Amino acid sequence: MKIVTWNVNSVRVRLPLLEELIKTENPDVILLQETKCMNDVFPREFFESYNYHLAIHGQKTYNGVAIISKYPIENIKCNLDDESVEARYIEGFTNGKYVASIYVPCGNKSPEAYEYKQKFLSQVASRWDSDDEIVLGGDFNVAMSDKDIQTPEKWVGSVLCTPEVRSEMQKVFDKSFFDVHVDQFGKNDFTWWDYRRPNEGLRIDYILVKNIAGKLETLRKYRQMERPSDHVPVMITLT
DNA sequence: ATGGTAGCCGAGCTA
Repeated sequence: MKIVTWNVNSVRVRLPLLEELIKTENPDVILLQETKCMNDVFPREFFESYNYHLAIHGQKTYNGVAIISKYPIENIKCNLDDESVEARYIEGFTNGKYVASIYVPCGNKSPEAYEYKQKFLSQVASRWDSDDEIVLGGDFNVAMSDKDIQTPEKWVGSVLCTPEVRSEMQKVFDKSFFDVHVDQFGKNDFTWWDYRRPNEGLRIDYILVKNIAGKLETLRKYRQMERPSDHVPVMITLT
């Protein structure tokens, strides 16, 4: 079973690259972030033509998350609390596993946004106490270690790597979620570049697993293609 | 020290 997470920065613009991903990797599950469209204009037919089921949670212009699966998706839940106005979280049960597509707020636009980021991360941590097989994929907007930053000296004080957000993210790991990447690479393998800073990669996209093992890959070629996202897909092949 | 790009949508916000 292959599961991909990808912040596509507009699902409609990224359809050619998604088609390449589906044709070459044929993933069982695709977790999308920043789909940037309402549900009624989501390119549902495109995915259905490849025999996928969909669970989508859209928003106009910003955010938006989705679960795309070869298997039926049950127990679909959107948002981590009833007050959420931003579409940043969707979970479901598919092929015997719980999966979630998560887009953690960046938190750099205001002090309130930064507070919200920390609250959001703490809600992710407290969501999962069960002993089920769980895969959390998404853009967590946190670089846990300076090894996850190509030029750490240029990112000192950034909301992507403060002690506070690293501490909140650690609370997710403390719920028995395992960062497969650290074990298998342990060195630079970045997932996001600001379009304006192409030589300053960070690893802020994660696949976190609980009671599951697998082999992880960062699909770097999707950054070299026409009209790339600012993130590359991250894929796990379960073992 | 600043601004640099991309996507939303059709100016300015978010990242």
